[in-house]
Amino acid sequence: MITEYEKILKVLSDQNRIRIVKLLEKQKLCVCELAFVLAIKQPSVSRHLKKLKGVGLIKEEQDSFWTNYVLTIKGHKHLITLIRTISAWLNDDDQIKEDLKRLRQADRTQLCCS
Amino acid sequence: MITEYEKILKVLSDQNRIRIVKLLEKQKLCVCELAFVLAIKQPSVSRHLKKLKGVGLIKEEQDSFWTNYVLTIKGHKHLITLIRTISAWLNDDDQIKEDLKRLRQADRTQLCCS
DNA sequence: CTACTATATAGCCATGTAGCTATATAGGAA
DNA sequence: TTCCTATATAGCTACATGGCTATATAGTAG
Repeated sequence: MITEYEKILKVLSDQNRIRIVKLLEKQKLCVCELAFVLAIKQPSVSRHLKKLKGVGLIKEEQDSFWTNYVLTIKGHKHLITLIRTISAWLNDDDQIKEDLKRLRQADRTQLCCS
Repeated sequence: MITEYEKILKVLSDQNRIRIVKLLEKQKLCVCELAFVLAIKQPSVSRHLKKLKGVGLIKEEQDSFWTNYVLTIKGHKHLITLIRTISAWLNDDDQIKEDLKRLRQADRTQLCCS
């Protein structure tokens, strides 16, 4: 129990991963879109997504060419409360707000093939 | 804001540190008592305490020979909610329960001077 | 099938951290 | 002052992690 707690908190204690969570809260996204918004390379995004998936926070959905990542808050009640708290905490954060703005410019048909 | 968030979560995403928090929730404790319960060396405890203090979760109180560490949940409301959630999450954890049991055997006048 | 493209993985490097031992510091007792 | 003891710090080692580039994989289109 405390081991699972530790694992989950380690996953959540990274700026880029929590930015991903906040973006996926808005809508499902593919790897390239996330890489564009976060301004990091695609393999780095893939690794972050793998960790988020490892603790059951997201899942993937194939959409022809793209793999969409989707939030799945399906853990026990403490985990759900935790995520809600964190989400509310960061709602007013400048970086997060900028990410959401930048997300509107993201067009997967343009971004990918890098 | 997201930077502070990251810093706090990194501090909280360590088993031994969260065990310390749960112990201090019960009562104020000195370094030796914590070292005894956690079964790690005193300098390691000191460093954990420094990190917890660095994010404002605990403070120290001099008590003649000993330095007591005390919980000070004095952050903003999201942080307080976070700590409460984590605390509730781990209430039923075996390790935590064992720590509290072991705490009852801790006598600072016997433990220190190691 | 082949060609193409989105994503995953491998491997490298730099950095951070948790444990430890040894030692320094600080504050109480005499 | 000197002695003593609780705690802090320095410095070490081993390990984890996050970024990157290069390459492998998988799934779609033709």
